[in-house]
Amino acid sequence: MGTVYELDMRAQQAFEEWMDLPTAPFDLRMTLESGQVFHWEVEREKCVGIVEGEALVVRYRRGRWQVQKKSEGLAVRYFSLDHPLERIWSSFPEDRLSQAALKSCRGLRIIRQPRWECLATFITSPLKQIVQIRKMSLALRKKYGNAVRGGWTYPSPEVLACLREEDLRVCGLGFRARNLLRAARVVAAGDPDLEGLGDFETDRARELLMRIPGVGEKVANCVLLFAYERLDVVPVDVWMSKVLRQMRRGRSGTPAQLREYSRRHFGPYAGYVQQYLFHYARTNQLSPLV
DNA sequence: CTCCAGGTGAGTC
DNA sequence: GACTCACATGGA
Repeated sequence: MGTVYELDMRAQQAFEEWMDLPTAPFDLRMTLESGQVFHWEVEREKCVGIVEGEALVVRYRRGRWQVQKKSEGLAVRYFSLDHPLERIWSSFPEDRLSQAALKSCRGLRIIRQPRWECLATFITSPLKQIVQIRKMSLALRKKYGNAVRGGWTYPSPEVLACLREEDLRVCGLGFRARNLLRAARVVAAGDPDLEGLGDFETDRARELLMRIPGVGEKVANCVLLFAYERLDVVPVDVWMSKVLRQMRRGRSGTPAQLREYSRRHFGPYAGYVQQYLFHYARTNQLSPLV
């Protein structure tokens, strides 16, 4: 009782060695609040997320983001600190809107998310605001995930597959409960195998993803971009529709036309261009532009 | 009160 | 392909 050898985990953490994350530029808060991931607790000087079953704590000290030494490799990979941001930026199109988005979002990175939790949360996303998606994710994790120090894991497809639709509805999912449940069941059955999907060409992977209940073109594209590192993929939601209409001088278009337009204009890192435009449009309400 | 939110799926032409 | 409609819930 109370000897130095019986320190609790919190005290032990204080003795851990912390290191600066190596790669700048990196804007952690913007990255976590840009609508690509919904499971993080974001504060001014500390962010906590559950990654690979335990808490990844990132703290701000002396102008740098730091993680515990043991988590460095994980953090570098999870936050995509190896993405060549300077090269990505230089590939952005020259139009006024793309350049404005670039100027206002420097440091935003597209992270590497686990396949299932990315897929599952975007299945819950239709007709919901980002703040609501976060709340549904939190409710699902609290109720059906594993409690770990610092939070809750995202419930596995196997766990969700055993529940009833009503069990998901109480987490605020509404009509999305049916889709998430059915998706959990097909994924738990291994059809498709989410890990194996990473070996397919993007078009084939999208085709297979879209067979999952609740996954249309937009959700599939989000999953390809955020969980399969397909950085050329462009999800088009209501915000991107507004952006594209403006870029096309007021012409709205069919999904096929918007696909073709972004393929032609956004370059090899089209998904990055999209994410910067999305976040810029959302945080600026597109107000000086509409 | 009305309007809208990181859409999808079914039905129709 | 393109268009229309219903779909739950909560915040502005």
